[in-house]
Amino acid sequence: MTPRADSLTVEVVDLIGTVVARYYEEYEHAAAEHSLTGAQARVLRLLSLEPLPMRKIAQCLKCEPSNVTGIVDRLESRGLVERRPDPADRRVKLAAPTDDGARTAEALRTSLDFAREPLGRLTVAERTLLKELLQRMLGVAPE
Amino acid sequence: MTPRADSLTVEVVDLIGTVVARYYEEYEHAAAEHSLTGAQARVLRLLSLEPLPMRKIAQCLKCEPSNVTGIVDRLESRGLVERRPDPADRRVKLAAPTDDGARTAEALRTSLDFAREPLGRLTVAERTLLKELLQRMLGVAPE
DNA sequence: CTCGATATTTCATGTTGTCAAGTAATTGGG
DNA sequence: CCCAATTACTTGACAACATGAAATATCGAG
Repeated sequence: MTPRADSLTVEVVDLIGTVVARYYEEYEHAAAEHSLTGAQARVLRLLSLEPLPMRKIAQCLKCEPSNVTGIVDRLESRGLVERRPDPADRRVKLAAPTDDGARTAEALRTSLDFAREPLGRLTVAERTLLKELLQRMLGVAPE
Repeated sequence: MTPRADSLTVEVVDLIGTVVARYYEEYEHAAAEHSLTGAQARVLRLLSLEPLPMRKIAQCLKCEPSNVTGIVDRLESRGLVERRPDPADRRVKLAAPTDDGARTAEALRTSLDFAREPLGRLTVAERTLLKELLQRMLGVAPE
């Protein structure tokens, strides 16, 4: 039986809602500083980890592939991303960051200070505790 | 000196990112079940707590007032919200949920189980701890 | 080779968001 | 009282994001 609407759970949910709102806001702000929208920043970040086919990007973003076409179009027209053929399957186009895109992704990552500022209020022990609690909450294997 | 990119902080940030993604996804899903968009659900929820002038809604959503006009238009055309004059200031329009809107808001609140399910993995003691850590992180007075 | 499935794009459409301009009502200084 | 500045809201133009349906090209199995 999952916890009902007890006041403790409601309070925690509310706090998580606040965290979510603040995270989103700061993410959009950081993206805007590099003249990117949130969606563009998320795709660029994804591709900076590894070039991906369009279809895979859509899966990561949980949206329709046709939507990704437009986002990558805009990133490509700004020279941050390029489409490459997939040698193994000519239907597939791999989106990969250009050098400029990789630099932008790195700058974006660095400027995501939203995380450091609020976490700075916690001691190392507290951060460790928070990490463990979030892992358990998300059902992630601690190791 | 706020913590730098030490691996602990990076891990916690990553976990928070996961929480944010899951929260958003489930919020949109719950809204969609009531044929609402996320933005419409957020406004309806706000108004279910208290009728608000358009300007105030924009402040809560951190967007331009002109944007709120459209969102409230759509909610109004579906009979979930109505605009009332403010007796104290004839420039102001108060947006308030209709009976139908209030019922929808309540149903929406109930179906937001995203919070209960993951929190169910934590004991009461852990939830209390998580609450306190989030409060400290957000700089919220614990009481 | 042919047929069904897959990857991507294009198009139509709707929602969300911004900004600039316009209307209506309030407020405060002279 | 009166006028000017301010405030609240709406409108219109435009861009990004999102979906769904249809078109194109390629793949893979039989």
